[in-house]
Amino acid sequence: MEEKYYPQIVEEKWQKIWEEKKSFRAAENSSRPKYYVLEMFPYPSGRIHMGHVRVYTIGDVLARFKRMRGFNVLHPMGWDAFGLPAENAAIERGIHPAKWTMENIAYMKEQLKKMGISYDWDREIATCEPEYYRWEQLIFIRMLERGLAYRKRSTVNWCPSCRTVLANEQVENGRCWRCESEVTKRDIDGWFFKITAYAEELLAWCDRLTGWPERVITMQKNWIGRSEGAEFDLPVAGRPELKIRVFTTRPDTAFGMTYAVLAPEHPLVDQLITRPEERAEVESFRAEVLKQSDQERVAEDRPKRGLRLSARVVNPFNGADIPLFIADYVLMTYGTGAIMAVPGEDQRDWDFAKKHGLPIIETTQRPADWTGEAYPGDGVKINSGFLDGLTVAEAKRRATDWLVERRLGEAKVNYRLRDWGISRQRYWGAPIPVLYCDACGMVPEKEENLPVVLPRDVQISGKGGSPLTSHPDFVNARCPRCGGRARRETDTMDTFVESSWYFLRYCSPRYEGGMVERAAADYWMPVDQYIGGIEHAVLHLLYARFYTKVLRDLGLVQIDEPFNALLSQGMVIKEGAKMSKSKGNVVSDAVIREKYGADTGRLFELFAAPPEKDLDWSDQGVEGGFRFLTRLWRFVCQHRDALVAATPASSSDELPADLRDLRRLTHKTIKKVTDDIELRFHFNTAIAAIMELFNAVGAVTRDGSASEREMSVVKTALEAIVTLLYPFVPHVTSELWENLGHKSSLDAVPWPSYSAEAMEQENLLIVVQVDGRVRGKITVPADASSDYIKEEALADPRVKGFVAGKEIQRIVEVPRRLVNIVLEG
RNA sequence: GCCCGGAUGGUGGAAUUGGUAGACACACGGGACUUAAAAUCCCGAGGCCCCGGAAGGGGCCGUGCCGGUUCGAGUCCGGCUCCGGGCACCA
Repeated sequence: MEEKYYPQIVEEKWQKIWEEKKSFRAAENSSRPKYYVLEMFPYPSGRIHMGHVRVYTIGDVLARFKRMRGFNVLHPMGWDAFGLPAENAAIERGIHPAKWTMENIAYMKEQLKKMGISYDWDREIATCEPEYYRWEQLIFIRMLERGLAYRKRSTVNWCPSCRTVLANEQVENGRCWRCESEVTKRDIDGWFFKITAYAEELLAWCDRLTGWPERVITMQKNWIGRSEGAEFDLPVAGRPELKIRVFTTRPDTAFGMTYAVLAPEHPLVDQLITRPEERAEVESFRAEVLKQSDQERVAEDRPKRGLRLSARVVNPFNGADIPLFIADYVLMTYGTGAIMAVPGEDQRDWDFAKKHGLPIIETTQRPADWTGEAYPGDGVKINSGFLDGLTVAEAKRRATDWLVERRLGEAKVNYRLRDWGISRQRYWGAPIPVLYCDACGMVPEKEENLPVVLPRDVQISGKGGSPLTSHPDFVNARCPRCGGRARRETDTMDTFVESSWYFLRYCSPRYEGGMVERAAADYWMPVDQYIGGIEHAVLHLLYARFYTKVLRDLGLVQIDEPFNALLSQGMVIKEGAKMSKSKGNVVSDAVIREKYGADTGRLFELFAAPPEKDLDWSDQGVEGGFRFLTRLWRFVCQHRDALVAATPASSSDELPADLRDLRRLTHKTIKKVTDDIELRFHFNTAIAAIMELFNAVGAVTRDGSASEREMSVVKTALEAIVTLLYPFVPHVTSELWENLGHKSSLDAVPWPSYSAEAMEQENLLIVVQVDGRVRGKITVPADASSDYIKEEALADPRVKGFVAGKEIQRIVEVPRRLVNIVLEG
């Protein structure tokens, strides 16, 4: 054993051993319980840096820990390989997206191996392979058959920079989630997945995902945005054939309706125009509203603009004839695109009514101290006909019943969630397997013709539009139904479709009979622990949940939800900003490995903060981690012969106090580290506890002349340290373990257990408080009686000083911890 | 505006169920080793104040702010401030 710790030599050695032995291969035939741990797979964008490494390290700790705990662990890795950056690279550097992607994958795979992440590489997948996306195409066809995939013309979010459609989920503050360009609107034909059909189930299951962070659940719930209310018709005055359907969450306020509003783009607007000059007014107003981006339309404190139409409507509740407007604050994309306006109880309506001089009727009794304008709260109904005197909740029910009885409307639930637009006008994605036949119209590709392979020989110019449209061999095809001329769909699928099921493919990555081999999926799924960044709280996680439910309904899997537990890890921060290539503050993994080794890099990231918190990069912190590993190395090196020769201590009998203490601390540390990893993912405190134990070992052996008896206790402690550290720093611990004379490698060693006997305290330290302030500490035998402890506490000289001359009111005792002497007054 | 987090030494963080606040580390200071430096090892340390020649001993304050509950509050309750994140004309 080298005197000096050369991490690079050690790491290379063990990585080679793991690879040759295929130490991390997972198989379904095991008597052990399964554990599926998964980190969100990366987009192969180039190279990983220390900011990326964190999530893989966290997953690796769990994978290695669970293996030692006797689980059959599945810990796979793959590549989210389709996507825009590959195309952009192609445009910028003239390299084919496939080549660029594959080279990045090869490089990043090497990086992950060098960080010692224990993946079963036999299960590696890349989503750009036809063997992968063919199943996605098959499912697309199944979804098409069930109406879960459909085509429609719609106003979509368009990123002018990426030149493609974006799903609602991919628009952040009016900007593209990937390139941050301002998103505009466009009318376009495209493919949608009917995620709204699962809105209710997705929402209901939120409360059953107990292993998920609260904030992610909240974000998903908000995104689904369920609201309960009623829908009903407002007849147009004097036009019995025309009715305007409105949605409201407050049917109880209907008597306060003093006008109604349509979204400017509402299809009924044209029919409501009666005067010739009105058409021009409407068109100019509409044009003005629609030319604004959503960003502008939702700008803060924006005045609500509207145009009064000549048509009027009737409030069915009281027969009132009220004015009708089109206004920008009513959106076509929510509810029915039309509202009843109740300025008394809705602030937006209040603002609009004030501006247009419309009457305001209060229908809810305001609290005496109410100083606001519109009152949205609870109270007794007033000015509301048959609803008067009811509470808001009662009045909602009564008003809805009233509508239903007269066949004017119904109870209705609305969602903010929109269907998922999956069409992308890009090349580097999975082709959508449909054709357009001159005779038959839209026809899905025959299943036996799948996959529809993305052609490689394309010209990527960057001039806009998908290069597929100018690839005749791809576009021109035969109709699968009639054999006539047909044109292939040139849109590709959103890459979030691939990431919606990759975790299933890992269960049977080479299976050729379908998307997943049923038995394998039944065995491994759901993922027991999923780990990834908070940025996917809505997008990927919602899509994956939806897709899993679709696959369940198609009979492919049995599970309802894909991820049992979710850990949202924090970002790696350097110089006040997220570590990223674009910010120019990345720390290279290669530099860290050269200088300190992969183990040190891992140790630092695990020790500096708990996983869910942001982590501040600190070069000195890394240095500290390296020092710790070096100290450990040197210790084993110096005491190696004595340690190998020693017999581990099996009992505390006949040990002097300091060795009993060390043995006790050893077992307590095992317990703490086990609990910290298993129950809380608090790797930082687990590592801190191990450091404490090592410091205690150092204290026992400080004088350098350890006796045989000392060595046996030290050996137990040290072997515990090495074993407990293995999930965090697997290379150096494997090497130390071998040097401690063990034949079997550490990754096959069971996790250490702790014994109650060893943890038993013979003495207890009891804190003595007087009136809640610490005034003394006493050491008593563990089995000391309550009376004895109180007696001792009162005998403490310092305590005596505080108690002297005062009357003791009572003494509070917390067993094994403290006594509090409460004085009078 | 609404919803969810968070605020603890010079720094990252610890305190798991209301029971010794500051574990573990970083940075810092002192010492040992060295011709010297690096490395290593040892020691110290929340702030203010008091007693003592010194070693040491003691008091008060202290977990963003104000108040409350409790024998006892970083932890629970009420009211704020600031920071971070999410959603936002959603009817």
